[in-house]
Amino acid sequence: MNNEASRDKFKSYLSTKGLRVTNQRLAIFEAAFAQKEHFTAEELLDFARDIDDSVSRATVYRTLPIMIESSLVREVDIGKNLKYYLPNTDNNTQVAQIICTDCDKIFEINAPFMEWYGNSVSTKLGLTPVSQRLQVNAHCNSFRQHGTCKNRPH
Amino acid sequence: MNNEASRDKFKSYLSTKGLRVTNQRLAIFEAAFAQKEHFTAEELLDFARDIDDSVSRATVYRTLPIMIESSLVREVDIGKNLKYYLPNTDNNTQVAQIICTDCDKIFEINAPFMEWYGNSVSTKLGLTPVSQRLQVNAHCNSFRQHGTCKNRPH
DNA sequence: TTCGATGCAAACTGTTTGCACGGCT
DNA sequence: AGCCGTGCAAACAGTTTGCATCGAA
Repeated sequence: MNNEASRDKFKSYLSTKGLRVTNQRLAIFEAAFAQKEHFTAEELLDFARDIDDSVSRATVYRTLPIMIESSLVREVDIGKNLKYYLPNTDNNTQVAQIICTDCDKIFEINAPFMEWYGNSVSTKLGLTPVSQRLQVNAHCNSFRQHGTCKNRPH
Repeated sequence: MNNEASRDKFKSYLSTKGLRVTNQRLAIFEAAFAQKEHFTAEELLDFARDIDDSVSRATVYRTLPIMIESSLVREVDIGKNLKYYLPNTDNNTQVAQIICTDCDKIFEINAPFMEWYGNSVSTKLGLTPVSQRLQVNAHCNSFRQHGTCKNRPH
């Protein structure tokens, strides 16, 4: 799904929910979808303000749940009291995150094999799986060998 | 490993690190190991104060990392801006968490095959896995059928 | 015109820290 | 005696919220 399709999806999601299509919401959307890497709420505020400097922090925090609810953005919690976000270009929910503990970079890779696992484990407990995530904390090999991480800090 | 063995391990860990065995630290340890379910830092403070009412919030927060570092307690982050803790009676680090989104209860189950996932996924990226967690968000069947969750809220 | 959306700043939650006092070793 | 550990309260970070105003439909 490209950006224009995503933008349309966002607008129609807003309309369907009786929410208004405002410049601020659009600026936040554009800012999010211009990102190639994970970003924080605060970073999103900065990016959005580059597009429309009237965007406030509150609106960013009020818009993020809308974009998450509409599956346009995914939320990634790596256990750091700080949430990361990522535009959800494909609609994939079976994703594993590998976090480099040296540079904090988050890699994502498809993990379709995860699905059967979640199902088998949940049904044992009388639960219906909704989503699942595999998170791996790992050391960067280049860091251990050369004392530096080839990936820039987040 | 039973509680006495764990207590010994805690005491010797403190000694080895040149840390002091104080009443407050012991009270916090006892409080943690009396729990059968996951608990929060705030709950641990209450429990510890029942044992020694001189325990302060600061000491709880300063003791938790020690217990985690010594593998006596595991930290569980379910993406709720709130961390849960659990006495680590067996020494198992390959655990999957299944979180009921209706009642917030956390189930844990062994997932020994997780290790393979983490390895296969990390090596593709030139990383060496350190730790990993699999988290499944699921709906409680009884909630969906009867409008109530048989498990009490956390 | 109407009522949802916004910006601002204050409130809030969980956690961390500076400081002077207290108590292990 | 020395110095680590402690309680207290203030600080802190990220996020949420109340309120008066703004603006999309």
